[in-house]
Amino acid sequence: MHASLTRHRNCVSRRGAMTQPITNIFATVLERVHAAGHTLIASGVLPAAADRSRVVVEPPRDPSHGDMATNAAMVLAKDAGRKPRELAELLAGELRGDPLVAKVDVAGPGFINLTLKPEAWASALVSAILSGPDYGRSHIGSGQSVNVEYVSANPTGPLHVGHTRGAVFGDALANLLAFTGFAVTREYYINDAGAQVEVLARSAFLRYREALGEDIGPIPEGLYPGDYLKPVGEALAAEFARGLLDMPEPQWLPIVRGKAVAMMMEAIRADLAALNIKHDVFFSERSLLGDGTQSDQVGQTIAELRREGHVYEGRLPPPKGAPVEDWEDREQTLFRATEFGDDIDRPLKKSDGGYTYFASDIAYHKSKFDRGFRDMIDVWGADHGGYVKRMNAAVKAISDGKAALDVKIIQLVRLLRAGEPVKMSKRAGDFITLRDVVDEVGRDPVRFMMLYRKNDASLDFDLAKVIEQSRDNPVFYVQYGHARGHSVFRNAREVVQLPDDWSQRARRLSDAELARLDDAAELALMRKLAQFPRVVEAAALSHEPHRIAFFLYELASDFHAQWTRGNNSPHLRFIIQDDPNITLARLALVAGVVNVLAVGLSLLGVDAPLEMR
RNA sequence: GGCCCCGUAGCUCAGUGGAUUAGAGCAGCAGCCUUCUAAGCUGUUGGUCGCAGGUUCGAGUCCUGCCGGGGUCGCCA
Repeated sequence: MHASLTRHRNCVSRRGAMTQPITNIFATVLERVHAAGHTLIASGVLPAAADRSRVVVEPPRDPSHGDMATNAAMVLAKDAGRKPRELAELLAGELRGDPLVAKVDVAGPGFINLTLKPEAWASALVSAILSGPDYGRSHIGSGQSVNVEYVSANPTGPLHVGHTRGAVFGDALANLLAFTGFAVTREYYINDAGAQVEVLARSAFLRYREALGEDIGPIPEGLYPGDYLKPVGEALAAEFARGLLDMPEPQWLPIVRGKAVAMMMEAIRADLAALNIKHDVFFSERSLLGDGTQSDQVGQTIAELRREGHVYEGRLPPPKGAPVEDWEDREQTLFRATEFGDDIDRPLKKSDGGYTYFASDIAYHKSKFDRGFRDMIDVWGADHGGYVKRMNAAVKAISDGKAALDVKIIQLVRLLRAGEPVKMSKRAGDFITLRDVVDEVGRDPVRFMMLYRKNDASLDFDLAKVIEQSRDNPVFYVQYGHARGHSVFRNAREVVQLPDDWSQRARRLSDAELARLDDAAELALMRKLAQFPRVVEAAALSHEPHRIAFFLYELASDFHAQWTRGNNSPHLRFIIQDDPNITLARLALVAGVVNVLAVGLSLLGVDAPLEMR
């Protein structure tokens, strides 16, 4: 729906904001608070060196405290050498003259509670309409590069339902960061080295023999039994005929492995595409190991760390508690992770001489660093939680403390159907795939519900509930809010003529008499819309996309409630037959709601339907 | 046993990075409503924020210890 919208420039950097719509009213008021602080600096009340970084403006929990509250006086009291309430009165005096502000109160330990003039909220609403798809966009990322690595599932089979949550989370987080001014790279680390892909190759080789007509019988223990490897066998048979059969394993294995990994990655990309997920970079672990012409980056990284004293040959104490059967005390190559906050030093080489997965992963993160990323986010499954400390330690070591890594651990998804757990046989090869779930309930419920919980809390996903058309189902509830807004526009045609083009319609509505939006619930909706930009920023900076999902649910709830009030009290309806002016004003409010829902849903990667029939 | 995550209303969960009197949905209770698209609405009951200390003018939020649940624990990834 926004394809026809013209880009509306963010006006934050311009002077004279009163004539421009206010894009982020909280940021605007924070500026006013800072300005008041400057005035007090000029008059000698505050020292110029006062630390103002902790000053915040936020909506108070209790609406009776006004529209916004700032902690400025409490934070600055120490530097000023005055009591918080005394300083608050001085700041309040400055703020009382502000054209945006209707009322200033000092309360509690020194809060400054602000009530804004209706025009301020009207201005925020105009911005929410006119900015279109850019409403809430910010430059807080300052173009800084950030690498978001997610999914990174082993290329040994299709993605299963356990991968889905991390995939959606990473994608939505990347959307958010891009929207807030970061230069985002979406990356997938392919674990195409190591024992797992050798097992894959042997499994595929069996399917190759099968494709050539051989009866292979049951798949032996330890190999991948899934049918999804049959096409790999067939492709190998088509390409090489019987040519691989006479080769010794060391010769055919790399060939089969290459083919199998390539085909698995193709399948994984297709699965991700079903969720509208696209990575910018697929990074091969094998490419780090030095295949013929390439250099051994893992070895180089270890050597470099050794020169810096972070790697040594030594022994580890055996694990405490749970006994390890075949524990063998031996000298090995160790990364001094304890120097960077880990609990124990970590092995870099296996007893067979190969690198551990961790060693490759260090080199991989070194590659990210060398490619210019100072900001890295890894999205991992819950079973990798024990790995976080060592990776953080490694990133500190390879970047000399100059890079920041945030590992997001995604907790388990419990798959239910009408409240009953979906049974997944432990038998290998029998699991519910990402594709199964998307095919059954559709992309939007999957994406939305995977984000409707904090990443570090486990999540119940009910296949029956997520396609229900009821208030119990947040996906439907939010999407229907958007559809209902458009429905109001369609029904308004009898009363007011509006252009079909969204951009022209937005301009028309932004000229409405917004002062007529004086119902308490209407004002509350306007304030809610005004919060969206700060919610977006907070979600991006804290790497918590679920905040958007919750916000949209609240907004939809407020909107539906207002619609229902109109049902019961005709004078509160959005469309008033004999009063085009108030209809226009209320349609402006609807447009704000519709736009925020559309922008928010697009950040989550969920469609915003125009109607739901 | 070590480490990580979680513990907030009967249930499922938020809680804006320490702030004014802790919130929502569902369930319960009391009224009302039957549609500008199919979500009913309003009011209300219900909480020692797992427990105990500590830091702070101020803690659900930070620190320590304990209890309970889950995950994980060289040479899998």
